[in-house]
Amino acid sequence: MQETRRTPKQTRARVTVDAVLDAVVRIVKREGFAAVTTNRIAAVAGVSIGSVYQYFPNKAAIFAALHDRHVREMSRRIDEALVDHASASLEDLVRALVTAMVDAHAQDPELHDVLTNEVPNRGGPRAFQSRLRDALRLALAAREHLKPRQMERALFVLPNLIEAFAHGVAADRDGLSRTAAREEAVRATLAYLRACR
Amino acid sequence: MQETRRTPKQTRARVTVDAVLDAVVRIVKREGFAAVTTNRIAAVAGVSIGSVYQYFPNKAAIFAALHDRHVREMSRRIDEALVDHASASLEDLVRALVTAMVDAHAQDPELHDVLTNEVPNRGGPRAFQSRLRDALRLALAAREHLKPRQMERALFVLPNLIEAFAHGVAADRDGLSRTAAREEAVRATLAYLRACR
Amino acid sequence: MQETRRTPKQTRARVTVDAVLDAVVRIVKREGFAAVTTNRIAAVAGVSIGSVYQYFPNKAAIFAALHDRHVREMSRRIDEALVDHASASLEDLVRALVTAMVDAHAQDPELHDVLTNEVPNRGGPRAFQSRLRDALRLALAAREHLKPRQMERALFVLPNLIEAFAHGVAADRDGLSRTAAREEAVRATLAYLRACR
Amino acid sequence: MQETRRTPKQTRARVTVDAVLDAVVRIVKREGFAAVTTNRIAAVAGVSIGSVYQYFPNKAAIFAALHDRHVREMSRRIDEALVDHASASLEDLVRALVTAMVDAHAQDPELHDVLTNEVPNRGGPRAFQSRLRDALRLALAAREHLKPRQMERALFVLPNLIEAFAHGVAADRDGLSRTAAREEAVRATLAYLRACR
DNA sequence: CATGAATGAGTGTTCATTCAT
DNA sequence: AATGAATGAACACTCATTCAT
Repeated sequence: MQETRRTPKQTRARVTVDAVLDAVVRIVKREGFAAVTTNRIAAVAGVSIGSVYQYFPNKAAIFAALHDRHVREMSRRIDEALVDHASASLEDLVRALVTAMVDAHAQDPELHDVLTNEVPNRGGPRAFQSRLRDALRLALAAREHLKPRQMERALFVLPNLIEAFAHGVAADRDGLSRTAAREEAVRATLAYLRACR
Repeated sequence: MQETRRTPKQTRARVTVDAVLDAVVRIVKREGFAAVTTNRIAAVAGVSIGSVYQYFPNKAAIFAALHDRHVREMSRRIDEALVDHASASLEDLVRALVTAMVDAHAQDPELHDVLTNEVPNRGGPRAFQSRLRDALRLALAAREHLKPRQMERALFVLPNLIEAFAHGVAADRDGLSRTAAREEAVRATLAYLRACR
Repeated sequence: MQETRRTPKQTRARVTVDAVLDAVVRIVKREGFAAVTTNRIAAVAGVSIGSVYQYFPNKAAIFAALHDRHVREMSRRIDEALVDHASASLEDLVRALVTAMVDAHAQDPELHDVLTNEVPNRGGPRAFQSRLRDALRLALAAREHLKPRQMERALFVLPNLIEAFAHGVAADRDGLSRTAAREEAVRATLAYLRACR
Repeated sequence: MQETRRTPKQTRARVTVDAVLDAVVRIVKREGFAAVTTNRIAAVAGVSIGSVYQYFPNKAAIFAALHDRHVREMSRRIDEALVDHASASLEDLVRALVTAMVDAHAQDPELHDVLTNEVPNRGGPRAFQSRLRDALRLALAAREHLKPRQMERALFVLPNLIEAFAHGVAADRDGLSRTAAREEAVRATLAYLRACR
C-alpha cells in the first residue's frame, strides 16, 4: 500500500513516458532510425501526439530521456555491485562490476546498438563511464595503496576496458559466447590491475 | 610527369567528392548535425547541388562515403604500422598499433566524435575493426604460439580494446596527459596479451 | 435532421477533397497545366499543403480523383436517363441519353477539355464509355430483337457515336449551337439504330 | 541520285530530329511519360543533350514536333484517299477515309494512345480534324447537293465521328474483330450521311 | 488533460537548360 | 558543330509542432 503509492497523475506520467521511450526503441529496431517520427512514436506508444508533447518539449528531448534512462539503469547496476561487494576482495568486486556491465549489454544487444549507433546522443555515450569511474575510485581507494599517479591511470584504463568488453559483446553477436566473453573481460581487467601493483 | 597523371575527369571528380565530404565535416562541427542539408553541403563545398547529385545518389551515400574515407585512412595507418614493424617484437608492434589508432583519433577528436556519434552509420563503426583484427591475426600468428581457442579470444578482445582506448584518449582522459593516457593504453593492452600466454 | 447527418469527419473530408479538385480545375483553366503544383493547389483550395497530403497520397492521386469524379458524374446522368425513361420508346431513351451526355459536356466545355487533353489520365478517358455501353445494352435488350452479332456491333458504335458528339460540342466552341448539335446527335444516333433493324 | 540529294547538313538534321522524336515515343511506351526527360531523350536518341537543343528550343517544342509529325502523316493518308477516289462514289470515298483513319490508328495503337493521352498537346488533337473537314468539304461539294445549313452540320459531325471511331477501333472493341468494327464504323458513318439528304 | 486534424517551413531531389571545352 | 558537366530554380513531399475541440 505504501510503496506503490504515487498520485495517479505521477503514475500515468510514468507510464506514458515509458511507453514513448519503448516505442522509440521498438521502431528503431524494427524499421530503422529513419522511421522514428514523432507521430509514429505516438502511434506505437498508443497515445496521441498531443500527449507526447505534454511530456516532452520536443523530439530531441525524447532521445535525451531515452539515453538518460539507459544511463540510470547502468548506474543502478554499478551501485548495486558496489554495495553488494562492499567488503569483498577487489577481485570479486571487479568481477561483479564487469559481469554487471557485460550482462546488461548482452541482455538486449540490439537495444545497446541502437542507443550507441543510431539514436543521436548529444551528451555522449560516456555519461555512465563517469559513474563507473567513481565506483572504481571508491573501490580502489578502500583496498589498494596506489599513488595518485597510478590511481589516475587506472581510473582512465578500467572504464574503457570494461566498456570495450560490454560493447564488444553487444556488437559481435556471433563472436564469443556471453559467458566466455565475460570471463575474458574479468581476466583482462584483473591482469591489468595486477600489473598496476 | 607520371605521378600527377590522371584524366581531368578523375581529378575533378576526386576534388568534388572531397570538397563535399569536407563540407559535411565542417558543417557538423560548426552548426551541428541538424544543419547538414544537401543544399548547405553544396554551398559550403562550393559546388552546385546538381553537382553533388552527380557524384552521390542521395544524402545517405554522402555519409557512407565519409565513413568510408575514415575507414580507409585508418586501414592505411594499420597497414603501415604492420609493415614498419614486421620484424619487431610483439610488444613493439602492439605499441605501434595502439599509438597509430590513438593518434589518429587524437589528431582531430571533434571529427572523430562527429563520425562516431552524429553521422548515421549503417555499416557500423566496426568496419575498420575487422582490418585491425586481420592485422593482429598476422602479427600473432607469426610471433606467438596460441591455441586456436586462445587466438580466437585474443582477436575478439584486442580490436575492441584498442578502439576503446582510441576513443577514450580522444574523448575524456580525466586529467591525464595524452601521452600518459596513450602509454597506459599500451600497458593495458600488453598486460592482456601477456595474460593470454 | 436526417439528410445532413454525417459525422463531422466525413463532411470535412468531403469539403477538402472537393476544394482540392476544384482548385486543380481552376488552375488549369486560368494558368495552364504547368502551373498545377501541389503547393499551388493547396493555396487555391485554401488549405495547407499538409492537409492535401492527408487526403491524397501523391499528386497523381489528385488527378485520378478528378477523373473519377467526372466519371461518377457522367454515370449518374446516364443512370438517371435510364431510369427516367424505363418505359419510354427507344427513340425517347436514346434522345435522353444523348441529351444528357451532350449537355453535360456543353455545360463546362473548358472543364471537359482540360480533363481530356491536359490532366494525365492513366485509366483512359473511356471509363464512362463502358457505363454507357451497359446502359445501352439494357435498353436495347428490352426493346429490340437484335441478333447477338448485331447487338455487339451496335454496342460498339453507339457509345463512340455519342461520345463523338459530346466531345465535338465541347471542343468546337464556335461551331454549331448546343441545341443544333444535340439535335444532330440524336438524328445521327437514331439513323444508325434504324439502319440496324 | 537527284531525289535524295540534300545537303549533308539537312540530312543530318532530319536524322537527328527523327531520332529524337522516335526516342520520345520509345520512352513513353517503355517507361511511361514521367520518364521522358530531355537527358533521357538524348541518351535514347543516341545524341548529346547539347545536340537536342541545337534542333529544339525547349522540351515543349519536341512534343509539338511529335504531334506535328503525326498530323502530317494523317494528312498524307487523307489526301491520298481523296485523290485515289476522286471519281468514286461518295460511299466509296467515305469508306476509304474511315478505313484510312482507322487503320492508321490501329497500326500502332500504343503510339496513338501515347500521343492522345500522355504527351501534352497545346494545339489540341483537332489539328488534323480540320484537314479531314476540308477533304470532306471537297468530297461533298462535288457529289451532293446539300443546303449550306446541312453542309455545315455534316462538316461538324463527320470529322468527330470518324475520329471517334478511329479511337474506338484502336482502343476497346469489346469483343468485335477489328475488321467488323471498321465495317460497322463505315456503316454508321454512311447511315448518318444518308440521313442528311 | 487528451486528442488528432491542420499547419507550413523546410527538405531531398530532379531535370530543363547553358556554356566552356 | 557536338559534347556533357555543371547549374540552380523549382518541385513533391515530410514531419515536428500547435491548438481548437
